[in-house]
Order: sequence, then structure tokens, then C-alpha cells
Amino acid sequence: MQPLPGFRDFLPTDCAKRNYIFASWREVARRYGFVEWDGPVLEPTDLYRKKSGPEIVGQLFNFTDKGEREVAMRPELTPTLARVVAAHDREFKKPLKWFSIPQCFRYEKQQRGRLREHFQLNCDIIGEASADADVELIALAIDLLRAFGFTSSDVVVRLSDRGFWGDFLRVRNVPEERWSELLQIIDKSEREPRDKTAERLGSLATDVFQTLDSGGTSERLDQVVAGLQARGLAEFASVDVRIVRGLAYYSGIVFEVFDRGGKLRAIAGGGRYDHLIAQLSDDACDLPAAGFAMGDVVLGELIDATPAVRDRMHARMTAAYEIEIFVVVAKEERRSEAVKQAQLLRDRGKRVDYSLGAAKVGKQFQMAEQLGARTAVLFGDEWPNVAVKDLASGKQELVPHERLLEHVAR
RNA sequence: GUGGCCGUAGCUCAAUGGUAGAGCUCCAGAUUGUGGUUCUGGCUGUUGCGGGUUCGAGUCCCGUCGGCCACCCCA
Repeated sequence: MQPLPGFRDFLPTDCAKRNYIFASWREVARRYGFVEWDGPVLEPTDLYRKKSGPEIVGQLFNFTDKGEREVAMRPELTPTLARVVAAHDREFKKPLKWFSIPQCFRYEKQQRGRLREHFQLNCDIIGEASADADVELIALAIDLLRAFGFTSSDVVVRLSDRGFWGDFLRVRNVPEERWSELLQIIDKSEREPRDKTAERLGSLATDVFQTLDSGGTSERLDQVVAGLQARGLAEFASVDVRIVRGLAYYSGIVFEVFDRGGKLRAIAGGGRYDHLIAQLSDDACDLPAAGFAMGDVVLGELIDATPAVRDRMHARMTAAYEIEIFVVVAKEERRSEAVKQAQLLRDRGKRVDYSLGAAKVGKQFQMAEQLGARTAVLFGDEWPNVAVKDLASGKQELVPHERLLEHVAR
């Protein structure tokens, strides 16, 4: 029996890595004053249909429940956020700064960096229309990565502005119905041959290429760049109007984070979506909003591919999980005294382990070694003394068992 | 969903169409109560699964499932 395609088992090492990532995310998000929330894993399929149109259903992990309801495992959190915010609009002061770590699902053939299930950190600011919110989010995205040890030579935030392209298309009298199609072509332009892109752009091709080659900009982008400079984070960002993001609901600044090597998919992405909450709430609530998401899969791959970052993670995982004291039951008749002392040490918050069954002393030392213990305490012929051994130095000393706590639990 | 490549022990991989192997891991020993080294021994396979060709298939063919890659799509 295997897990379903695209779903993961988390063995202890994987779980430790996941916990490390989540802990870093939470710590940095809180540093920025964000509070954690969550919503249901299962939502009515209509919630996503309403936001993205009927074609989204093909990508959903959806089914009909026993009450004949059409439901879907959430593919993303933003529609839920819009629903929740609209429903509780008056209960919170604005702006809202909320984050969440949902597990999200999609029904698609899996590839590297893209499974049918993943966790993604979502950070959103609701109710603030100024560029300050955009900058704050991008700075947060950068700091989230800095917390893992990534530097500006590892990752880059590519900044763009949907508004820039809106002006571009409006000036050229392109009907709004065609905007989303054209934006998708631009989004894809760096991944396909230029002549193919030109063919799909038609009469706009010359203007678009000229803009891409010269590099576009906008007032908003200038504000964002200035804001990042003020924070000392500008080296992490570069303006690149080729980024438009696939989602139709983005309305202003958009950005994606990539590894500098360009080997992996986007690590994170987001932007401003000022009209989505109104759209999803049938205008019951209208709040400007912006946010981004960072997935655990691509991030995990980049951590593993970046030696300094990977070593840092291993060091943190070791510090958090390794056994500190191993109790060696050298004589089985001393087992109950040994367990009693182990319990007292655990009460002090120490990570303590011992062999559950009778085992040779050499075997028990091997266990201590493998568990990463720094100290071994022998219970045997020395009783009522115990032998305390520092496993790194090999030095061993006798200590009266009543004084074991003060000796090792300092 | 479409196409290409791949699938051998828990892991990494061998095996001109001719009896399925190695390393690592794991387990047990190397005389009394002290460590990741060393030595010895041991376990695990319906070669993903099901058909077919052949005297004979891990090897060739078809299907299927799973994985990787590209497309599609991108939260």
C-alpha cells in the first residue's frame, strides 16, 4: 500500500523539517504583527467556481458528499479568506493582518515541486489600499526567507504591476475582454519562443516587446522599490513587468519569488486583489486587499539545495529533537531506581530516554550515541551512587543518586 | 488530460534473452558493565502488476499502475 499519488507520508525526519519550516514562518509572521487564523479544508465547489469560473473544477479535488453537496478540498485559501472577512467585517479594526498555514489540494498530475497536496503560508493585509501594505508584504516575504538563512544571492523577488499593463492596454484601446488573455501571453513570453509570442500578440507585439526590453515601471512600483530600499532589502528585489501572474483577480502590484539559479518553480507569489472581496461577497463588503502565499514543497527543495541553509536547518532540528540524557540500566535490579530518576529529569524538562527492555550495556551506549545524547547515567553496582558519563569527552564520575538532578539538570 | 523516459532487497544500484547480485541499512554475535571503528553470521525479492512472444524473459511486445520530464494549468 502506498499513499495516493501526489500525497506524502511524513516520516519523523520529514515531520521535523515541516515543523521547522512552520515554526520559522510563524515566528516571522508574528514579528510583523500578523495573527494566525484558519478555515475549513472542505468548501462548497461554488466558492471556487464563483471566483475562477467553471473551468477551475477540472483542477479541483472535488466530490459530492453524502448530503448531495458538491464540495472541494481547498485549492487555495484566498476565497475562504474573502468569505470570512466579508462575514466578520465589522468585528475587526482595519487593516487586518492575517496569516495561515493551510494544507491545499489540487487534482493534477504531479511533478517535482508540485504535488496534489501541499502546505502554504498565506499572509494577507485587508483594508489598506496604500503601497505601504504592498511593501510590508514583500518585506515580510523576504524576511521569511532570510529567517532560513537565504541571502540575496539565493533568492530574488520579481516585482510587477498589473496597473502598468492596464494603462498600456487602455492607451492602445484594447477592449478589457482581451486583457486577461493578453496578460497570460505576456506572462508566458519568457518560456516560449519570441516568434510564437509575437504571433499570439498580433498587432501589439512590437509595443509589448519594446516595453519588455526597455523595462516598464509605474508610480506604484517606484513606491514599492523606495520602500524596500528604506528597509535595506532592495538587493532582494528587481522590477520585472513580465511577471503578471495567472490569476485574473490581481489588480495592482504582483510579485513572485524565485531561486537565483532559476532551477525551481516559484517559491512564493502574490499581489494586490482589491476587488475580490466585493466580488465574492456580492458587494456586501468591499475592502482593498493584498497577500501572498509561500509553499512548503519548493521551499523545502531550495533549502536542501542550499548547503548553508540546509546545515542551519539540521542544526536547529538536532537542537530541538536530540535526546539529552540517556539512562543506562547496567543492572536490571536497578531498573526501577533508574526509571524514577529518568522521570525526575523529565519533570525538569530534560529529554531523557532509556532502553525499554533488558539490553547489554554496550548496546545501551550505542543507543545513547545514536539518539545524540550528551550524557549517559549508569545505574548498577555503584548504587546508591550513579555513574555520570560525558559522552563527548568520555569522562565519567560517580555521583550520589540524590544529587543527580542538580548535577545534570542545571 | 496529452506526449517522452523510467520501474530489480528497506535505500543506492548491478546482471551479452540462459540458475537474480553487491554496497549501505537493519538484526544477532566477537566470554563478566562502557560508544558511530573492525570482524563474523543472518533477514528481506511473485524483478511494480497482468497478459503475450520464446525451449527459456529482469531483459523483447501489449496493457495497467506508479515515478520523472515537457505540455496544459497554475493557488
